Amino acid sequence: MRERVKAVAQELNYHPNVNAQGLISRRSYLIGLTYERPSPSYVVELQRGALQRLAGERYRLIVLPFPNAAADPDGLVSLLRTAALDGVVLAPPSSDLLPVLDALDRADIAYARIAPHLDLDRGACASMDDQAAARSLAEHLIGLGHRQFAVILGDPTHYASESRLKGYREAFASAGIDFGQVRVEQGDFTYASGDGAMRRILSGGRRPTAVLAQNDDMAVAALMAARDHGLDVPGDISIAGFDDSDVSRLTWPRLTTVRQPVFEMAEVATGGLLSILEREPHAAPAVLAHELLIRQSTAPPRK
Amino acid sequence: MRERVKAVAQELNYHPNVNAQGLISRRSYLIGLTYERPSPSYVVELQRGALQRLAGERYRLIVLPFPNAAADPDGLVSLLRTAALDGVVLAPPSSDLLPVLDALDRADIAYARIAPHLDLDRGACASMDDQAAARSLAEHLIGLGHRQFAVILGDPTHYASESRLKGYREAFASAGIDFGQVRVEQGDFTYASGDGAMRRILSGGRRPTAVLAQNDDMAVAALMAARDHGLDVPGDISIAGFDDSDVSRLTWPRLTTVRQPVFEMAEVATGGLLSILEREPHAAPAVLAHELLIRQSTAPPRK
DNA sequence: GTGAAAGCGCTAACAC
DNA sequence: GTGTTAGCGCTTTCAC
Repeated sequence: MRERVKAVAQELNYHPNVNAQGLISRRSYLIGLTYERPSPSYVVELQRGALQRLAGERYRLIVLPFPNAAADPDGLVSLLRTAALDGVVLAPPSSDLLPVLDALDRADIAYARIAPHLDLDRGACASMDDQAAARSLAEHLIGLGHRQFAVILGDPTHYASESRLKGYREAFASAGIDFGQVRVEQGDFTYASGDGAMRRILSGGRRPTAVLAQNDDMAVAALMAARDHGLDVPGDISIAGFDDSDVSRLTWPRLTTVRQPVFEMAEVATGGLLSILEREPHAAPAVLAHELLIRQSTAPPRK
Repeated sequence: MRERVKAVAQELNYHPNVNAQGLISRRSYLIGLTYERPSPSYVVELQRGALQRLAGERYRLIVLPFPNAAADPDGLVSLLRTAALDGVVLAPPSSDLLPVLDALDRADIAYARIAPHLDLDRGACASMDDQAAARSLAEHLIGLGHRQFAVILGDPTHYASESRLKGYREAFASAGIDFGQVRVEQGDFTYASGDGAMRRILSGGRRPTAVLAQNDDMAVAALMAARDHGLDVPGDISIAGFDDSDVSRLTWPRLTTVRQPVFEMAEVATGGLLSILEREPHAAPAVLAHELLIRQSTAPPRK
């Protein structure tokens, strides 16, 4: 009997009405993904990871870019609420916005957090060790013989910026390099900000032999700015990035960087979210492996 | 009275249940976006355009990457059906898959098509003139004095590959260049395929002075392969791409290319889809403007 | 095993 | 204006 009904349903091209199902189950089977990162490859990796985990599940993915969540947490929350989501995957920096998490708790929307730094017991978490990754990058440059450094910082609303800076400082301290001598310029993870920061670095004061940019977009900007300034990379100046974004492989020289496990973090975080939604016990915060990628943009300083 | 109810609703943080609303209106207020393009910047532009148009509307965007729609149109359709969409925006090459359009018609799912080449009266359409854009690129190189060409083709399941090739051929014909002498290599729009194609071009036969790659990813690959081969770009060989993707601005030299109005096409197509859904009369197929971007990867051939 | 009925949260149509 | 009611398509429960 079941079989016959199914057969006829198939024939009539019947599909159950999701709204009616949702009305009873009090579920929308909709999962959101919020991000504000400008970098396309980061965004796409995030989506790929989430979709990978969602493949074969009933849940569908809604993309919710939101420009400046730190400045307008309420705006984000109301976006999330009106979207009628069962759960949401929060990418940095929203993953560390406590007002957002509070509102989500109140609205009974489950959440997973990518690369959070605060309150790791809230929601499903997947992250990497930014500090250790940054340290290994700085140690690599120190190992090559560099002593004059410049640092281009990322968006200060991302805790990752702080963690990465800590990592650099640890490496500097171990090598006896005075952080007071390190040229530090503020950026915000965009290409334009990296370009501006590098131009400031090159326009005044003693020129560093190595630049640590907190992401690849800014590192590539620094690379282009150095070249426009007539410098050879890595001959005159070494430049390292962070992310292993697509562009880091497409520049010349190819960028030394750290591979962030963005895809994996998104996949694991989404899996954790599903566990919460299905009321299964979910795992402790996952820390996923990064990878130091030494390519051609870093070399020993010229004597 | 209305005011008082609204005030209390606000206070109680009331949000209407989307499922219940959808049950009556027979709408899910969900719009899908399908694509299979590997290039992150293309995908993100597509999403940005669609989201831009959807901002302030009730509709939400579901992303539906589907790897090989040409080989499995039924798979795509069943994905679309189970997602309970009101409508879908089809990016190439799905926008030209007639079996998919037929199935969508049958399932009563509205659709908009980005850069279609077939049956332009079906669905809402937004496109650009690939052929004219390709022709202007080839004319630019011919104008610089090039006569020995190589072409790296894109994915043959995309009609755009064909249109762009037609544009090149028109320019060649006008300049009296025998197409039989043009080296043509097959690619599929990926970086890896561009790399392979360029290595084949450089490994045998007479070396061309200019290479026309059908997208930027392949052009960048060609650039890198040329450099690995010890060639100076544009001194020894000129290379042009297609797309104005992010990477085209980040390479050295920066790529000569054509800006595809991807964002605008997505925005306009999504607008057309909304018109169909709201049963408003919708506009004729829109052809949006492209732009020739002459940068540093093309120069006159060496004497 | 099969069938009938209630109700999920909302909207639209109607009566007052 | 204000209140009542039917019903959207499904699942779950309970009766047979």
